[in-house]
This record gives sequence, C-alpha cells and structure tokens, in this order.
Amino acid sequence: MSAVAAEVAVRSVLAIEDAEDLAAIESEVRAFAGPLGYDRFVLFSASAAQDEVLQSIYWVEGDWFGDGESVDAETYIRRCPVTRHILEAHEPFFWTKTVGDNGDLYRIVRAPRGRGIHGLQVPIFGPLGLEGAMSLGGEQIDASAHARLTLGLVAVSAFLAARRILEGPAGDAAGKLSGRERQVLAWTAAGRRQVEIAATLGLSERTVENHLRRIRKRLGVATTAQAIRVAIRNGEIAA
Amino acid sequence: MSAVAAEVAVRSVLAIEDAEDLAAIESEVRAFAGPLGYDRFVLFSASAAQDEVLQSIYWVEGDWFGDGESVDAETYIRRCPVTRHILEAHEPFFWTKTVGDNGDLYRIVRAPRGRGIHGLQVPIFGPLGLEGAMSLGGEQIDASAHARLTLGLVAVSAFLAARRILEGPAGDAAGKLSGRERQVLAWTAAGRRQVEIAATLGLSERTVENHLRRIRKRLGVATTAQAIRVAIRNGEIAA
DNA sequence: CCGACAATGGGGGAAATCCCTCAATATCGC
DNA sequence: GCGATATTGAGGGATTTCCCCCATTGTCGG
Repeated sequence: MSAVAAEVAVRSVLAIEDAEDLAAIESEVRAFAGPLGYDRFVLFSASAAQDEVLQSIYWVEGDWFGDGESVDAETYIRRCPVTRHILEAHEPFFWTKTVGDNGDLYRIVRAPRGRGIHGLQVPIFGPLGLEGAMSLGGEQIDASAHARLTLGLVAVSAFLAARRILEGPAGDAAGKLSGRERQVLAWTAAGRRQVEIAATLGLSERTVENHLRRIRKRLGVATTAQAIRVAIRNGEIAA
Repeated sequence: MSAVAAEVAVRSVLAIEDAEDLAAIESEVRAFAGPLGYDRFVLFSASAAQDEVLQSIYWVEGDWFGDGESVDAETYIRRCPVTRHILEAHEPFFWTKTVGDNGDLYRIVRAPRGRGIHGLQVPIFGPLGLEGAMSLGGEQIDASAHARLTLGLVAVSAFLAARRILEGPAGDAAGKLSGRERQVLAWTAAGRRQVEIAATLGLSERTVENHLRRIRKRLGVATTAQAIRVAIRNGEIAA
C-alpha cells in the first residue's frame, strides 16, 4: 500500500491546494487518511504567543472521546489535552490514549499500538512560529514513518488551504502600524536608542520619540518593552 | 517519472532521518534531486531575528553563479540575493535568474523556464519562526508542483537532520537566564514598570533594576527593549 | 476643497531607566 | 568547607525615556 500512498498523498495535496471550500479539503483528507485507519479529524489555528493557544477551529469531526458521539469545537477545546503538547512539539508526533483509573491518560509515543484511540498530531509552523495544527485519530491506525510523512504533508496543506479560505485572502493584523513606525520599532527592538535611530533614519530625536509614543498608543501598551512583545506577537516586527 | 518520485521522496526522507553524518544526507539529496535536474545545493540555518539573516551554512555545493566555479560559503552569503526573499516567504517558491544589462536579476516566479539558472527555495519554520532554508538550483529543472512538494519534503528533513548532526543533540540557548530573571523579564514584557514589578514580586525597586541589568548583560544586549526581543527569540519568555 | 492621517519637529519638565560599585545571604556541587 | 552562582539590596549620579502641549508639511479619498 505504501508504495502507492506517497503518490496519492501528493495528488491529495495538489487537490487541496486548489480547493475552493472547506468541504473539498475535508473530503480529500478523508479519502487519503481513511484507508490508513484515521476517522477523527481536527484542524485549527493556534499560536504559542496567545494566552489561549487555540485560536479558531476550522474543522472537527469524529468520535474523539470514544463515547460514540461527535464532538463540537468547544468540547474539543475543553477536553483534549493533546493540544497542549503542541507548544513543545517541533515535528509531527504520534500519541495514544489509555484509559486509566483516574481518567484518561494521553501520552506521546513512538508508535501507538493496541486498544484505544491513537492519533497523529501535526504542528504547522510559519514565520511567526506555531500557526496551527492538525490532529488525526482512529482506533486502528497506520502509525508507520511512512504514514507520518505523508499525513504530515497532507495536514500542512489542509491547514494552509483552510486558512486561506476561512481567514480571507490576506487581511490580518499586521497593519496597525505605519511603515515608519514599524521601522522605528524594529530598530528599537534591535537595541538602538532614540538618538541612534534618529541618526540612522535621518530624523530628529524628537520625531523618533513621537513615533514611539504613537506606537505605544496604537498598540495600547504602557511601555516600549511591552510594545516590542505585542508587535512581535502581531507580526509587525520579526522576533 | 513523477508516479515514482513521490515514493522515492518518502524513502529519501526516511533515509535522511536516519543519517549519521552530513555526507549521507548530501548523497540522499543528490540522488533524489539530481534526476529532477538540480545540481546546486545550499543548506543553511537562518533567523528572521538576527541582523545577519544567515546564521551558518551546513552545505553548499555546485556552480551557483554560472561562472563554472564551485562556491564557498562566504561567497554565497555575499552574492546570493535569493536568500533575502526568505524573510517574506511563507512556503517554498521557485526563482529564476536572468542576466540583464545591469548585473544579475533574481525573480520569484511560478514556474521557471528557458535559459539560465533556476531554483527552488524551501524555507523551514519551527516554533521560533524561520529557522533555516534549503536552496536547490539547476539549469534544466523540473519545476512542477509535484517536484515542489517532494523536494520540499526532502529539503525539510535534510535541514532537520543536518542541524541535529551539526549543532549537537539539544544544547541550545534556552537556559541563559535564571528563574527570577526570566520572571522579571516576563513582567517587563507584560508592560510593568520596575516599581510595579517590585511590588508584585515583593522586591525592592533596586533589585528589579539589578536583575534587569544582569539580564541585559547575560543576553549581550544594550537595552531592555532589545532584551525582550532576544528573550522571545531564545524562547526564554513567550511572545 | 477639506477632513483624516502620516510624517516631521519643538519646548519644558517629570519620571524612569541605566550605570558604576559594593555587600549580605543562601544554595548547590565538589 | 569552599568556590560559583542566585537572590537580595543600597548609594549616587548620568542618561534616557516619557508625557503634556503645539505646529507644519504632504498625501489621499470623498
């Protein structure tokens, strides 16, 4: 099977990249992951920066908690502890759920086997760090390295396509500051003082100061140090 | 060819993941990318945060500038303008070099064709944002979406494996600050002033100030604003 | 043309940070 | 126990940032 699966994965990705609605993405993922034993899916955007890791759920489907019921987004957020691991994850990982005496126990494993719900969690990174993740789960899953790779490929493209469709073409938060302001803040984050920045950009010290004040006001923060953090978080300047 | 290539890519990735030295990675990449027309390679770690984007080159090979000579790392850094585009890139992209009147012109294109050197640039992201990239180039390259996907897969695994081998198992910079220092810096990043932090943590204003000075010294930065950036970048505090 | 806003700059003064040095505990590894 | 390091705190002064006000120029959309 695996000799074919790689090619199928590539075809799925290409189809997903061209998808024009979420349903198309979903059916592609189902068609690819189904034969590998996966029948539960979650796709969401995330951020390591926010207080709430989980930002918005694009797609949730299947009997995630083994109680025979489908799960809605809120429930998933509240109950699934797997998502917490994505903050430390650097690449896709398999997990398994074992039912113990004191509730469910989720563990990260090399290759899940046996009874219970297992799954693959695929973190998705971008210029800002963690940007989202896809979880795939099932009871009898193909947990080979081959499956990890191909599912990872499909999951990443599914996330990117879903975000493209659901979050609009481009309009995000990276536009609160004007160009000059971003520039001044970038130099500030680089360790330059107001006088130095003024010299670098050919401005008066006063202007740099005024820019910084306006930046603080715009970002709604009290100090320049905090402005750096918020700007990084918003993608205004690079970390 | 492509029906086979996807499977070959997966096998290459699995081999690369198990590689124990750089040479093994290189030969895997060559074996996979060669038949697609790529015979120039660069693999390097990067950071959108550094003043110097390029941090260290793991591997450079081939006649990158079309002058019949192999290129060493320093030359590549100085001369290749393609790397500058990775700061804005969100996914792998093709580029092409056209020789114009006033020097070489590098452009990002959908699918490079015709005479000249073309290539694929694959940015690699991680929890901290941009962490590295791989460039593959050649004169007669397969620039299909299929090649983009499979080469991307191979490039990412090559980068991760090379970093694992060359930068040691784990020892990175996420432990330069003491617990208290991290705490103080976190509150600073949250917009609190020294007095406020002192009150919150039950310290004297002097102590907070001393902590901040030591933080700056340790991180090797000039201002607290810069310390915030560097600390976020190093994973000391959350963005 | 006129309001909105980016970008520039200034005066004056209050507040905060930064820099140097020095010193006392406390803890941990060897 | 002894050195290294974390954590705490201080004196005193030099810089720097921050905050309130204000004004000018230019650009852009309605």
